[in-house]
Amino acid sequence: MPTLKQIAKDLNISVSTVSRILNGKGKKSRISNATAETVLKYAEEVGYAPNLIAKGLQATQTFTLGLMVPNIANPFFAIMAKNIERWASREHYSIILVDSGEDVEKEKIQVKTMMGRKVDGLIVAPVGDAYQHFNKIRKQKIPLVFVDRYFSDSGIPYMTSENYKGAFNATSELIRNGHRRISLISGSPLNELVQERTKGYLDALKQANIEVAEELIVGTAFSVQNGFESTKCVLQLKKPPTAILAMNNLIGFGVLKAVKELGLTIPDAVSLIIFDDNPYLSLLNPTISTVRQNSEKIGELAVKAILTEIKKDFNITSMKIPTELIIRESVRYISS
Amino acid sequence: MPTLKQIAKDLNISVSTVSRILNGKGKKSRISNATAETVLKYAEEVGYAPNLIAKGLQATQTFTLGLMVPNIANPFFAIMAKNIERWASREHYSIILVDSGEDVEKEKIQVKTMMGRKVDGLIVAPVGDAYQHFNKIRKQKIPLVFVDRYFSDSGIPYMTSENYKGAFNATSELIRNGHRRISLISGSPLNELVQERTKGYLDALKQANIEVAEELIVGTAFSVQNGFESTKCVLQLKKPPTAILAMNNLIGFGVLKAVKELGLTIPDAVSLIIFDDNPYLSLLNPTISTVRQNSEKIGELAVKAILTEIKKDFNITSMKIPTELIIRESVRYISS
DNA sequence: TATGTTTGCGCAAACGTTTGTGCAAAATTA
DNA sequence: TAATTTTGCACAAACGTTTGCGCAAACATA
Repeated sequence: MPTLKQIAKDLNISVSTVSRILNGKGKKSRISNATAETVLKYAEEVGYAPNLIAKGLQATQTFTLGLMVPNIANPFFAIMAKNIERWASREHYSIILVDSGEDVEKEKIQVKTMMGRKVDGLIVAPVGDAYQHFNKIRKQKIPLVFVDRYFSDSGIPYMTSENYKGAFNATSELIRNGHRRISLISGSPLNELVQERTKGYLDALKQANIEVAEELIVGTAFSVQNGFESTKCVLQLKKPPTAILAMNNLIGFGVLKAVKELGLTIPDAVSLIIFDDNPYLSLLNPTISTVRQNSEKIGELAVKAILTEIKKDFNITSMKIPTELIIRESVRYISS
Repeated sequence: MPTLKQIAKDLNISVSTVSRILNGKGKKSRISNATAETVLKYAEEVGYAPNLIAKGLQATQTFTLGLMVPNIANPFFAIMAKNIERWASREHYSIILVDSGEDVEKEKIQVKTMMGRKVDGLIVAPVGDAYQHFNKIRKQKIPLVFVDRYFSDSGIPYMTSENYKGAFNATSELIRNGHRRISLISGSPLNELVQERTKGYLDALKQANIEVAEELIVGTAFSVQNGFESTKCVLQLKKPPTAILAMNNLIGFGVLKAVKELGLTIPDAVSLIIFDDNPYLSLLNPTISTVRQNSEKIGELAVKAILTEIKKDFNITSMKIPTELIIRESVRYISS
């Protein structure tokens, strides 16, 4: 409610003087201690808080960061968001959150909104297979970084996991345990992230001289439902897989649900590794082996990169953050 | 990048005309179709997007809603946030997200920031035991609603679960199964939410003529660690409880972890009901009975209430959303 | 006393919008 | 043709900041 103008009026001095004092530029502008104190005291008294909207207009800097994720209810993104907010707020930045709901159209619309809101930077886990709508952002020199999913040929920097290695190691672990029919339940193949994980899976098979069985590579979405249905399909094949690699946590949950519903047990009927860890997975019986992603770190690095680009006009360099193969009890050794 | 001013200059007409046309007020202001079309076409061409900061300053309305939660990584709040964003974005509102991290000081600071950002409304799950810092918000007539946690004597409206009933029903279910030593593992007693759930627990005991055992009411925080440690304590009592009621999902997870680490099994060694459901709980062995809260609904109602207060200057009325007791396999019948 | 320097602060523009008001030109009417 | 109405648009203020510049008063120096 109280504005600079109001304070100035009440105290019978000019707006500029009040502004300078409240911004600690009193000395520099040779404002007398007497006036400074009066203003400071009065501002405190009426509880003055600067209008950040006006400030933003004036400074063409809003201390605002956009964050767009496909699904904030997915713990992977929620944890990332938490860390992003944490590091941003330390530097007095606020987060504008958008949940694109895996919907490219909403993503496109909200990109425009973000531009309209003049965010100082944008962190996005893009959905779909197109990134053209992000070009405007870059054209306007707004710092932008992808997290988790990315398009390397877009030239837009990204922070993601070592997807290839993670999938490769997980698959290798299954192979090491004697599995040769390993099903990959995948997300939408539109994104490079998926392609990389798939490649890791394929290369591990290749290295072990295992022929690829096309019917074992299934799935089209990062969703519980996809995991559920794909698992049912694949387990009812004439020659079902002896192991499954689930490409993310939602798919993994779907797998678990399907296996339970089919009355099967892990790892006797089928072995399982899930990409992306979850606390509950170490509570299950058996506990589930996973590829743990460091989503905290991804979030932290993303903000820090954005903030340094804002301050120093540095270019962000993409990074792949190591994953960790957590071996629990969901993989059975089988002799070939 | 392109502004009204720029467009006006390029087209050699005045800013006001451009503004009116782009806001669909061309007819009303008797702007000729010719000019209107030129402007519309040109605006499209250069990809004009209004500067919402400038708009916000002018209109003293930012189409922005603040959302403060104690922990966005907690699925309860994440799901709520998802729904809040969904309903808000449909009405062209953006969400400014703050994760207070259960820290009152951060909450206080961020309340100020929200005011500075001139949010049109504020949705908060408050932490701590004080609400005085929210009074400024109300004084400035900014619509405010609490979610989940609340202070009824503050006069600030809230959307929460039927906490009393939920706890009462859960406790009664345990009693119905023959339990008389039921431990309540609680969160910080500073909030009315906790008090209500505790009251539900106590009243259920009372109704069954069971004497309250003080040593069975433990815990001081909504955290995994608290659930974990409290469970260990309580299960090592000389006369341990035969059942546990965990006051939220994080505590519940801690309980499960502790029980597992102690090498005990549910429900043989101890029965369990958790306040707040989680998909994984129906995957565990045994599956865990819960009090399901409708966090989607809470979020939805909160935004809708805020939005109608913004538009119609209606006062929000507090609501308690029903919970559902989901009976699974974690409660054993014992004969007294 | 005249000149120069420092001190203390105000003026005004600018950021991008919206909107009430006013004014000229064109069209209509008498 | 003159008076009146309608059409089409521009001017300017306002929202709350920040900041370059300038001006007056006070003080110091010569």
